[in-house]
Amino acid sequence: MTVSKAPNGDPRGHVEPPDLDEDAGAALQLGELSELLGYSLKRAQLKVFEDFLRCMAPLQLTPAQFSVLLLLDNNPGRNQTEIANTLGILRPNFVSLLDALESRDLLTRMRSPHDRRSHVLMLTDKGRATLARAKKLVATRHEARLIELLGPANHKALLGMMATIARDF
Amino acid sequence: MTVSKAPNGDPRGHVEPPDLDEDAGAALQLGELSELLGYSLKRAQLKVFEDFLRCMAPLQLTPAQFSVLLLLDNNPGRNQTEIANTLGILRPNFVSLLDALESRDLLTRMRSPHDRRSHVLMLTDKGRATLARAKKLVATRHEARLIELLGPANHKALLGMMATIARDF
DNA sequence: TGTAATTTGGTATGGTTCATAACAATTATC
DNA sequence: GATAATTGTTATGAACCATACCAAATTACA
Repeated sequence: MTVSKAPNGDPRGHVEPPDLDEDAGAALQLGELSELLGYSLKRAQLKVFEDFLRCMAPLQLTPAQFSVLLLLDNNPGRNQTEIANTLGILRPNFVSLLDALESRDLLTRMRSPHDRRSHVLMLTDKGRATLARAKKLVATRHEARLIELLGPANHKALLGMMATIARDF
Repeated sequence: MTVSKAPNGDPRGHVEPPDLDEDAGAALQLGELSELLGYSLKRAQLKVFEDFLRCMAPLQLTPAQFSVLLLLDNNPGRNQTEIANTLGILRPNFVSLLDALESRDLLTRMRSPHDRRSHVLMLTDKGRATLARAKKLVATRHEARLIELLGPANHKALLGMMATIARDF
């Protein structure tokens, strides 16, 4: 049971707005919000993705697209379900993502001879070239700035903690 | 210029799928993806929000709704624009968010007597009571588990780094 | 003072992401 | 060989995000 700030009863009738705007232009108090990890986490994540998109603008790759290319390069010959699953993407939503990359000739879907239901995914030469350029952009412009901001040790510790949360929480 | 893995030319004709599925059921290699902060950040953030929703299920509050209640409690008498701005929510999208909370009688919009364009936002008694319960749930079930997982020192360091990225990156 | 510019809450709208159900083709199970 | 499960896919709707625009109110300023 919480008690109203109103000094006297005032049982659900006319209520006065508080404080005749004494602190009109003051910055708001985040309060406990700054101790809420989820909140800071989300805001930080948005900033990081924003910067990623900026750095990747010349190649026009979103974080999700980049992650697909990278994962394919490290795991050639996998099918859509396997790639989508390890990225946490639902199969139906993965289709249009692949369509976009395939229409740009960055990868190909190929029917597997062993299981004619599944599509084996492979990077094209153009896909590999684009991925190489993308990796350089990420390393030199994006990740480098993060490391500079946090310091190498903190950056590494941060990576570890994120992995821990993603895996064990 | 990247060179195809194919040993001989094969100038864009029929291409063989690789490896007759030798590593069929093996776990995929994340590769450089695990060094990409944005990737781990996003996956961790999703996990954290997921758990937040679970813990908050009895009160039916989303992270965004909780942040609004908390911010209002710490900054009574502010208008919609101010609250929305500090939360990074666009004014148009803030309207329906407030509608939902107001229809549950957790807060009220009140025309300001000083500027009759703006709505002064205030928690209702029910809003304050709900917020108090919500804070307890977050602290005891949600945040406590995170602290346990990471350790108090790491948890604190993590909060600091997230704030740094959100502010300075 | 009166008119233009700005601000506030709101509507409408479209884009992107995310989640579920269903389906045909193919493969696995028994 | 009938049934069940899997793969890629379509369709669809919810949730979230962004932009343009509007009326009412306030502010700026000529």
